[in-house]
Amino acid sequence: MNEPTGVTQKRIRTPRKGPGRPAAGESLTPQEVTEAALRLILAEGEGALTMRRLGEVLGVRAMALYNHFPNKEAILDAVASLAFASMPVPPDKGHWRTRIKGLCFGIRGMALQQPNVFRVAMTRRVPPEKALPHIAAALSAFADAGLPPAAQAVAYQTVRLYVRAHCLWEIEELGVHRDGASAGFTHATTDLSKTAAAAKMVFAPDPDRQFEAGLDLILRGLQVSKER
Amino acid sequence: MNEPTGVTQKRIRTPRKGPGRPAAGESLTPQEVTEAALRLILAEGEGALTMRRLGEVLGVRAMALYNHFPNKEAILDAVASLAFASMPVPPDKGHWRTRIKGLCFGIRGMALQQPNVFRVAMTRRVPPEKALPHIAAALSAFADAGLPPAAQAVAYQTVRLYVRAHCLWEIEELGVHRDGASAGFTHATTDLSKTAAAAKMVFAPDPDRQFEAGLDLILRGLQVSKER
DNA sequence: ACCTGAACACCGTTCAAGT
DNA sequence: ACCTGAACACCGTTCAAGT
Repeated sequence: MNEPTGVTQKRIRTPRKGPGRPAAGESLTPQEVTEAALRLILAEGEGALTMRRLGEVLGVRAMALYNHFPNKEAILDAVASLAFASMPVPPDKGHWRTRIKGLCFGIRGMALQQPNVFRVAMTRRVPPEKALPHIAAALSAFADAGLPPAAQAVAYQTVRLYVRAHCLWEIEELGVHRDGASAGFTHATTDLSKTAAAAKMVFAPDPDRQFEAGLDLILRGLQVSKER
Repeated sequence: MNEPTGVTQKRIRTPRKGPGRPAAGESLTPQEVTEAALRLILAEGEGALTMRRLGEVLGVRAMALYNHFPNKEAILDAVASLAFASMPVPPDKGHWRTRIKGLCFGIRGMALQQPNVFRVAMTRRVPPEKALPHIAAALSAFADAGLPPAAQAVAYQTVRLYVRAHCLWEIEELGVHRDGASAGFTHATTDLSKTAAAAKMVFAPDPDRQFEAGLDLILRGLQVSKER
């Protein structure tokens, strides 16, 4: 799992002395650094991102990176912002419910496709305006659902927190509950008499089913407020 | 923030040669190691837990710890399990709704009181049977609410994921939105015409209010299923 | 302005040695 | 069985030096 992969090709920094940009175009840019860091994380996870390794990918010594970022933290923040910007935002068309669900499923799609990048994006503190397209889309849908402003804000936060937690849980726990799942359950000394069937499902969860069912549960609560 | 605190007193390992336990009682136990690690994290955060530092607290060299744990990961897992065990589980009395809310507020209370420990407990993968008391209490309440088993399981997972995400968000973001909050909002080029009031709340959230309102939103959805 | 080499102060962990 | 000392292979980062 730690073997070198194709992503690590040490692109020797070409002097590219063409008459492009005077001399500033020749050196590293923050964008290049950020994108290289994202590719590294995408392929091998956050643990693979070290200053020396990132420098190697860019054909430069580790210390050169400090000309463009104050420290490693700042690079990770930039990666998180970049990842955030790449999250899909479905169009503002259709029923509010399908718009919200489309938004959530799009985010989960990215989580499942790029778990390492998603983890970084969700784990780090990103300037709130980076999420503005998502916020606007969600609030607009909740407004169309007939919710007053305060309820819109609560609905957004609740759905956002749920989606984030579900996705992190799913990509972290993936493939863990293979068979050891029922062990804790059968040994249970706690009283589960009334709830044995439900407990079995809790110990062997179906992420696909849970994601949508949990989302529907939350949205159902909104429907109630709306109808009042 | 990294200054030495009172917790770090280097307790010189007393030979305690009394007629207590034969000779096994003289050496370190996994419990001692785990508890010392928890105290260190409680006071100074996960970043302060290094093998050398932990050894110092226990009056021993770092390498001695490897006689009781295979590696640092295992120590952190033990801390997470210990923290999990210390989470409050309210009695199975009263209306299902107040029981669920009591459970959730108890967890949030620990998150706010011991954020560093809570973060470790929530971040690491803990054997599911460690949460069994909480699972049993929650499922029992949802059963009393009249939910069928599948809905009990979904309700549990949804509430669990929401509470976890809210608490991690709250302890991470605490004190961040002091004034820079409205900046991203006022600069917004995205269309927020219909949702300006809600957006303002999103950018300056009230954690207390959000926690309970989000929880109520989810539980309201349950009420609907029940009444069907 | 941008990059390099050497060095510093750390890590977790291995290993051989002590009792 | 349990602990120690020295060492290894890493980290992020500082600093003086090169161009």
